[in-house]
Amino acid sequence: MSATQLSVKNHSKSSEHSKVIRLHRSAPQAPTTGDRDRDIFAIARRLASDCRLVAGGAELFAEGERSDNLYVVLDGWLFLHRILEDGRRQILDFALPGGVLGYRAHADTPFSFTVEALTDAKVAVIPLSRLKDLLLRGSGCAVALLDAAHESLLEAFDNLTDLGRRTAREAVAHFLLRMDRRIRRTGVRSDDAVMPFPLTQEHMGDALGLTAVHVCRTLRALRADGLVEAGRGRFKILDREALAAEAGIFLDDPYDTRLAS
Amino acid sequence: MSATQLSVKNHSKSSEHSKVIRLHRSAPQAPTTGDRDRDIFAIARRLASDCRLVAGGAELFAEGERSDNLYVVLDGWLFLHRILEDGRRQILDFALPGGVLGYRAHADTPFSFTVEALTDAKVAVIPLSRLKDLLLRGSGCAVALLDAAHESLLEAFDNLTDLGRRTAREAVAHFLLRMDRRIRRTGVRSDDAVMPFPLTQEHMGDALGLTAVHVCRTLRALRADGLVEAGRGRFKILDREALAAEAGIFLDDPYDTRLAS
DNA sequence: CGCAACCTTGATCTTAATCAATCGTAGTGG
DNA sequence: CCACTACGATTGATTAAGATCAAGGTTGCG
Repeated sequence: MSATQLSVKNHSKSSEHSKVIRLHRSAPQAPTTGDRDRDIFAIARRLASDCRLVAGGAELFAEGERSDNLYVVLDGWLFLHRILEDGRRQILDFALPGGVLGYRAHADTPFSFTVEALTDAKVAVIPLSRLKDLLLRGSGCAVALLDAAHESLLEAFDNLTDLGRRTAREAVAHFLLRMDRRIRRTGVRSDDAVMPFPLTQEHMGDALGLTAVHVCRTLRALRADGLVEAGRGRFKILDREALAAEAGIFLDDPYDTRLAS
Repeated sequence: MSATQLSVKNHSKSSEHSKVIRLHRSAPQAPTTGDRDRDIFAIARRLASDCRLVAGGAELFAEGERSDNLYVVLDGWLFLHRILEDGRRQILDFALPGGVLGYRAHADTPFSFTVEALTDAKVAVIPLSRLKDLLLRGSGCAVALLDAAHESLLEAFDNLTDLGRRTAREAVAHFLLRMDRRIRRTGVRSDDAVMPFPLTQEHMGDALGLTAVHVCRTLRALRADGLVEAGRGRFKILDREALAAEAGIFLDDPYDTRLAS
């Protein structure tokens, strides 16, 4: 009996349809410029066998599954998570366009986490075998993937610090700063307006090791203090300096410059 | 003023001496067999400019520092951590022989965490520039590094789950299983005897987001239930099955086979 | 022998979880 | 167009897991 079947909360609400379409040459557009080989979108375009559309709420792949593929997010938001037997869920990371998902040393190693789409999403499907060929032959591709992997690792380290050693208020503040930065980095700009933010408070809670109820109270407090605007799938940081101070970091600290911009 | 200077607890107790010695050809021995290119020790041997000895308690590098190097652990234990302004410490991961530390996309990006040696340790020093050359030319090296990066990521994900969604008892049980597996994997075997385990309860607490006091109580309980023997730099799992059950995983679950071995 | 780390244990306090409604809003179908 | 439904956000009351504070107790080493 699988862990998922035993789960108490059912986190996969919506219909599980996800389409696979053959790629016509040039299907995924390159959202940003790049040094050809070093650009993850260029690599995806070159190596992809398919392009897959995943409806919001549907799974790209699930813990325990095996597959010969790895994926590059072209569009949309997804999240990585694990669900314990009794239904507790830990969100491990969020994936935005440019994110690389599902790398494994061997194709027969099962995935150790589930990836679910937060919004309708589009991902390039890359056969591991094809990738390994390219890596052995050598190209900037190795560097791009290594960079992506380490970016994920740093994100995980930030998350670890939030979970282990920050209070709910500090963690939520830090989380919002991180998400804000990632959104702006992907170039999904919406200027100085509030930005699309498809997470529910339950998603935030499951990412930060809190309950949705407590996230709600924490956000209310941050809102009351005039630090953020939040609600209904959008949020806006009103006072970045002050929010960073709440998170316990200093934006101008030469030692922690990562969230500065 | 750096974060480290403001820290309340000083975690770097011992003398900070760390020696750099020129490598004579063949200095680091290869602890395990490998497919030349794919073996991280072989790569370290080939690319290392130096071999550095770090005394237990000394730092290999610190958050905020810049360096052109990345490191491969040849011998000993180290740990990655961050310290918040008020002294709270989060341990991000432990590094055993074969571990890769300090990769960054650009040599001018400062380290975002500190690495301190837990025991006297020996690390190969690899210039990032030399590595990038090799990656562009292509070799199994890329695959080995990518695999190492993803292993770290999975370790971080496990840690994340412990911190966010497991109780102290579950987290400690899971942590011990993971460390046990990693120790056995590195081949630092000591047969069926108790194995060397240089972590203090404070290290465990800082890795799991708990206080040392609570780790102590939790270990006492696990000991009382006959699941582990622990103390004084050693520990032994007495009942792997039962400990896994405490951790909320099933060793024979096809979906979670990672700790079975 | 005598620190200095670590580990233990007890008492008390806090943060966040849990339990339990209520409300608002966006769909949905009649 | 409007009741109906469902999911998400809110708010309050209570509980519990783990933190904090405060002593001792061990072990090992100079």
